Amino acid sequence: MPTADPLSATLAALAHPVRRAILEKLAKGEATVNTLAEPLAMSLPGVSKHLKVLQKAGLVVQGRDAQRRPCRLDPKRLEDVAKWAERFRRNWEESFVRLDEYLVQIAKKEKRK
Amino acid sequence: MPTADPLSATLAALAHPVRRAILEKLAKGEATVNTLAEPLAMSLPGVSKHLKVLQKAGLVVQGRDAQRRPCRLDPKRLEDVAKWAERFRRNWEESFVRLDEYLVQIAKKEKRK
DNA sequence: TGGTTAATTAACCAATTAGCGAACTACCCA
DNA sequence: TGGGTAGTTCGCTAATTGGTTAATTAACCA
Repeated sequence: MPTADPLSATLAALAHPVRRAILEKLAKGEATVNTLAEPLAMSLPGVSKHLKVLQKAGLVVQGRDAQRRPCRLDPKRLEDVAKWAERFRRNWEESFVRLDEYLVQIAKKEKRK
Repeated sequence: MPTADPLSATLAALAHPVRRAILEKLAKGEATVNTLAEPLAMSLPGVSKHLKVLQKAGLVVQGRDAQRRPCRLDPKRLEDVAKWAERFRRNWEESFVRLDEYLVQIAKKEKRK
């Protein structure tokens, strides 16, 4: 994470299957760190680290309940990703429209000859 | 990229501002490596490396035209990302619906008392 | 053939990531 | 007070990333 801009941090956080698995589980509701770690074939400190990455990216917030640190999802950054992808797709399609128009023009010119 | 599953590779590739800048430029049409490098405040080999990452992720394909290697976008993997995000959002919203229903039930029970 | 252009590969470096076990902190309970 | 539970932090590794410059490949042109 060179510049640590939020979108890059979010995408980097999403680019790991374990972290996506954590998010998918959290999509079904709050969970403690142990609960999240259970199905994950990984040490607890490992999960803790992944959670920290997710928190820094703003994808997860962690509360307090005695010894427990219940985690839950924060959807804002995910929406940012969706928005970026959507904007991107739109730009890309626009450029295809332009290419289309261009090709149609060329075809017309050729026809006139 | 530990497991190198396609979605992880795609997200990792997107998680760098320079690579996203390259993609945005390619969304406007084909471009050579030099053209892509020009506005980027980076050495040519650096850009070449980023392009390799994008190719391995399947986001970019590179052709041949004499010495030039014209790059263009391949949208399939981006669609995969959009699909994942969409599915995720849907799951997440569903779980909120369930929570809602649950809370409504609780409220009804309380009322009956 | 020799020079120029376009791009990649090689070799290197500093920083980061992902994982581990061991140690530590914080809280509850008896 | 002491023991158990829930998590985090602390070194420590090995591998990867992101960048550089120098060298190399590949194609065109005169």
